Amino acid sequence: MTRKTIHDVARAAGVAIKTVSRVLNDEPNVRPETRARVLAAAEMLQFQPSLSARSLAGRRSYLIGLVYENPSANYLVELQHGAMARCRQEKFRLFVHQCSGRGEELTRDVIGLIDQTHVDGLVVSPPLSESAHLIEALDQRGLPFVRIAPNDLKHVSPYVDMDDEGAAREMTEHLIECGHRRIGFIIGHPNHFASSLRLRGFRAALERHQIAFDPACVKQGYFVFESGLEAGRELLTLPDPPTAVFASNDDMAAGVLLAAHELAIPVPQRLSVAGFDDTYIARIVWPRLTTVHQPSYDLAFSATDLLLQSLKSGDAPKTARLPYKLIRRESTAPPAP
Amino acid sequence: MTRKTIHDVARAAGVAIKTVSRVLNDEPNVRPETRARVLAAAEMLQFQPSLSARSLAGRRSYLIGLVYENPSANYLVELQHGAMARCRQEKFRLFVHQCSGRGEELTRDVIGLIDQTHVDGLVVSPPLSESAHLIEALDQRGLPFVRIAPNDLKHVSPYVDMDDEGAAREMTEHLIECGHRRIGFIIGHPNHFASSLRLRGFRAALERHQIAFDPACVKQGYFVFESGLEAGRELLTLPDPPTAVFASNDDMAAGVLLAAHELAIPVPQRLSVAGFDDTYIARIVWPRLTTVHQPSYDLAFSATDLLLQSLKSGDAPKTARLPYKLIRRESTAPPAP
DNA sequence: CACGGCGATGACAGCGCTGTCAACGAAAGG
DNA sequence: CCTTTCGTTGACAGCGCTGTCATCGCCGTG
Repeated sequence: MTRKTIHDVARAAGVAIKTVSRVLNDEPNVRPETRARVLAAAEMLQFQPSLSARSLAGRRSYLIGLVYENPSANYLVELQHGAMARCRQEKFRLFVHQCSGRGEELTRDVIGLIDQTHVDGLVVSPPLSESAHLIEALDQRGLPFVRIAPNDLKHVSPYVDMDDEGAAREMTEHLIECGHRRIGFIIGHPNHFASSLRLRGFRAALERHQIAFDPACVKQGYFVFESGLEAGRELLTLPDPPTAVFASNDDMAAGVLLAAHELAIPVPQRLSVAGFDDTYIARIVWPRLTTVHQPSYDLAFSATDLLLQSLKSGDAPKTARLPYKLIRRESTAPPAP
Repeated sequence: MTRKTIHDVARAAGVAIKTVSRVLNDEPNVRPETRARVLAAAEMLQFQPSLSARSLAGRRSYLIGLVYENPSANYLVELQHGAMARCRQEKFRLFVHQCSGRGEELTRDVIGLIDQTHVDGLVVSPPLSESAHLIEALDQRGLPFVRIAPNDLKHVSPYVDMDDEGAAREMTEHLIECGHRRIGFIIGHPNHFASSLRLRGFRAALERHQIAFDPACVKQGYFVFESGLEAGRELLTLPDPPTAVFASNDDMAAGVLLAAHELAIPVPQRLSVAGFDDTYIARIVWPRLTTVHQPSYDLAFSATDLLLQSLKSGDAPKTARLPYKLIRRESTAPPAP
C-alpha cells in the first residue's frame, strides 16, 4: 500500500518514464495509442504524481497561493472556495496562507511562503492587495500574481475588482428614490480602500440629487458588528436623526438593526437600513437586509482564472471587473410621513 | 533576487551542506560555534529551505493537511486558524483541502491529496471524521491523523472532541430551571453524529426532571438557517406551542428567532430560544442568543498539537476532550405566567 | 605509546520527477 | 537511390535537500 511512482507506471505501460511524463503533462508528440496505454496504467495504479518532485525538477509547482490577512469569515471562505474551484479544474492545488505583520514583515512572510512552497503564482486579497511594499516586492521577484480589489489602479499589476463606488451610489439612490432625504452613512475600516470608494459613491448620489452632505450623519466604523452598533446608537440618538442608514457592510448594518431594536425604532417603518456585501448575515437578521451583492466567490475564481491563464500563455495576467447587484429585501422602505 | 539554496548558506558559513542541514533540523553533534555561524549565514541570506526538496529527500514534508467537507463558514475558519496557529509554532505549514464525494470517492480524493502533497499527517474535521471508509483507508495507509469530533469513540484512532451530550443536557436544564416545561427541539443534520448526541442530551435532561418527551415538539433540521426557520414556524403554530425552543446550532436558532418575529411572538418574553456553537451569529441577532460555546479553534489547535507531538515522538497521537461553556444571553428567560 | 571510542564534519547517493538532447525509423524530397 | 526532415521515444543529468557512511582528530585507557 505504498505510493506509486512514475517508474511503476512506465513499467506497467511498457514505456520510458519520460513518455509517462509527456502524457501527464499533455505534451505533444505522443502516439494516441501510447498515450492511452499510459493513461490506463496510471489509472490502474491510481498513480498521483508527486508535487514535490514536479516542482523540484520542473518550472512549475502546480500550486497557487492565496494570501489574506484578516477578512470576515464569510468573505474568506467564499474567496477560498472560488480560488479552489478554479484550481481544481486545472489540477492545481491551492495553498491558503494567513499573513501576519505589515510592511516589511508582511513582505518577508509572503516571500518566505513563495520560497518554501514554490507556488507558481499568488492571489492577493484585500487588504493585502493594498500594501505597496508587498506589491513592489512581488513585482521585483517576478512572480505572477493577481490582486483582488486593489486600491491603486494606476499600478500596472493585474487585478480583479468590482465597482464599489458605483454600487454605493446606486444603493444611496435607492434610498433617495424611496423618499429619504436625511441618510446616515457608516464608513468601513480606514485601512480598506473600498471604504473610501463606498463613501465616495454615497456622496456622489447625494450631490446628484442635490442633497446637502451633513458630516454629522457620517460615522467611522471598522467593518465589524460592534462598530456598527455603536455608530447606529450615535446616529439614532442625534437631535435630528436620519430616516435611513447605509452601512458599508452587512456586519455593521446588523449592528444598526440592533441599535434600532434597542431604541424601539421599527425597521423599516421608521428607519431604513442598507448593508453591503450580501453575506450570509444579510439573510438571517430581521428584517432581512437590502444590500449590494458582492461577488466574492467569483472575484477569487476570476482572479485565479487570470493567473492560470497567464501561467499557461506566459503573458502577463489580464484584468477584470465583475458586476455587482442590488438586492432589495425588507430592511428598506419609504420613510414614515 | 533569486531563491537561495543550502549551498549558498554552506558557502557563506564555510561548511558542508550537510552541516547546514544538521543545524536547520536541530540535529545533535554540531559545535555551538559552528551552529551559530550557520544560523548567521542563513539569516543574512534570508534562506528558506525548499519544502519540495525536503519532502522528496527526507521522511518529513513539514506539511499537515486539514480536510473538511462543508461546514459553516465560521466553524471552518476557526478550525483553519486553530490548526494554522499550531503549525506555525513548529514551522510546519497547513494544507487546507475541501473534499468532495462520499465513501470511496471521498477516500480517493483524500488519498490523492496525501500522495501528491506528501503531508505528514491529517486533521480530519466533521463530518469527514465520521466516514468509516475514509478512516479505515487512513489506518491502512499508516498515515498519522487526528479526528475532530468523530462518531465512533470505540475506534482506536485518536481524536479531539467536546461533550456534546453533556452540553445539550446542561442547556436543556437551564431552560427547565427557567421554568419551561414544554420545550421544542430542532435536530441537526442527520449525517452529523453530533446531532444525535445533542438530541440525547436534550432527552436526558427531560427524563431527569420527569418531563414527558413529546415527539410533536421535535423537528428535523439541517444545521442551516432556513431549516430552523421552517421548523420554528411549525413549532410555534402548534395547537399547544412550546414556550422555549432549543435548536441544535445557532444558525437554526436564528431561524427560530425570525419565525417568532413573523408571528409577532416576543423573545424572550413569550418564547425563549437557545442555540449551540456560539458562532458569530449568536451575537449579531436580536435578542442575542443563549448558546453553548463550542471551542472550535481550540479543537483544531489541540488536534494539530496531538498530531505534531506524535510526529515528533513517533508514538501514536493521544486523545483529548475539551470543555464547553454555557453562554447566557438575552434570548432565554422564564416563561410568561 | 598504541589502540579503541567518540564527537564533529563531509562526500555522495538518490528521492521522483522534468528538461535536454540523442537515437531511430518512416515519410518526403531530389 | 540516398538524403533530409519530422514525429516518436528513451537515456540521462540534475532540481535542493536528507540519509548513510566514511573520515578525521582528539580523548582516555591498558
